[in-house]
Amino acid sequence: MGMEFLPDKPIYQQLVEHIIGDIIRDTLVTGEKLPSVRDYAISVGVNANTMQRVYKELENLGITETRRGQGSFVTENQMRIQELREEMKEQLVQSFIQNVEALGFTTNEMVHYLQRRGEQDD
Amino acid sequence: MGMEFLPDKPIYQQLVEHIIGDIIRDTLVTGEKLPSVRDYAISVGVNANTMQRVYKELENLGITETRRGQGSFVTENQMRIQELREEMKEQLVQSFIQNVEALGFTTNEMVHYLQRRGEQDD
DNA sequence: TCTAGTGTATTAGTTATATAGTACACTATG
DNA sequence: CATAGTGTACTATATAACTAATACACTAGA
Repeated sequence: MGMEFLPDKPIYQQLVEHIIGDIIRDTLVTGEKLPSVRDYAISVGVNANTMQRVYKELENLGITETRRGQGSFVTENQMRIQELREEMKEQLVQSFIQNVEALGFTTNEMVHYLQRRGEQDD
Repeated sequence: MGMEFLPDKPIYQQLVEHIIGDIIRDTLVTGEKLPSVRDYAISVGVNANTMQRVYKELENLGITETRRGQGSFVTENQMRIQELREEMKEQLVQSFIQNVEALGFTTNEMVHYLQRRGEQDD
């Protein structure tokens, strides 16, 4: 019960990303029912409205479908999931490159650094 | 006159990063005097207080030195600049990896993607 | 038809960011 | 010593982002 959040990003956004991560990792699968807004809110330790916003975002992204009175479910549309996966990847890389350039680094330098880090972890 | 800012990050922070970038790129060199708070604020199109905050951050980071009544100058301490460069790099990579993992990607996948992007740009 | 479980809407409060205006303090220079 | 140029401090305001609390609406099933 409870989850750690970084102070530099909205909680709801971190939750959205975490759930998308679960879908990408297949921890949450197609058609699966998500916990109710209130249950999930409690288990994570946030306000129910915050969680509601998370579910709304997920629905706007087209990766969940909500049936009033029933709950939210991961979409059956596998294509949309793959699409979103690529969108998120592109967006992540783009904002990374933006930061890299603002700070005067080159993408090449960062790639090398990332590779060295990767070797250590695996 | 005027500068573009992204909506997802505080203006003062973007300015700090931009100036650090100028130092890393050697667009701003050791010992060089920065414009006055007021002048710089006008040229960029922000309020003077916002720019003051930027200068304060830079001084806290130890890469500028402020002499009251004279102005702010890039530190003569080359070592500190190199140090900061590595700090920023590490921090950038760390937060990137955090996002990558939250979204269910692997560092390896992202490195490959970054490399393909790099080839296109150069 | 009642009730428990679900999503939804509305309103309010807190905090961070940015802006604005004004006054003060230090330094160099004529 | 007067003045212009510089950084600094303080108070106030506006706005947006985020979180919180509460009330409402729909669905399924006993």
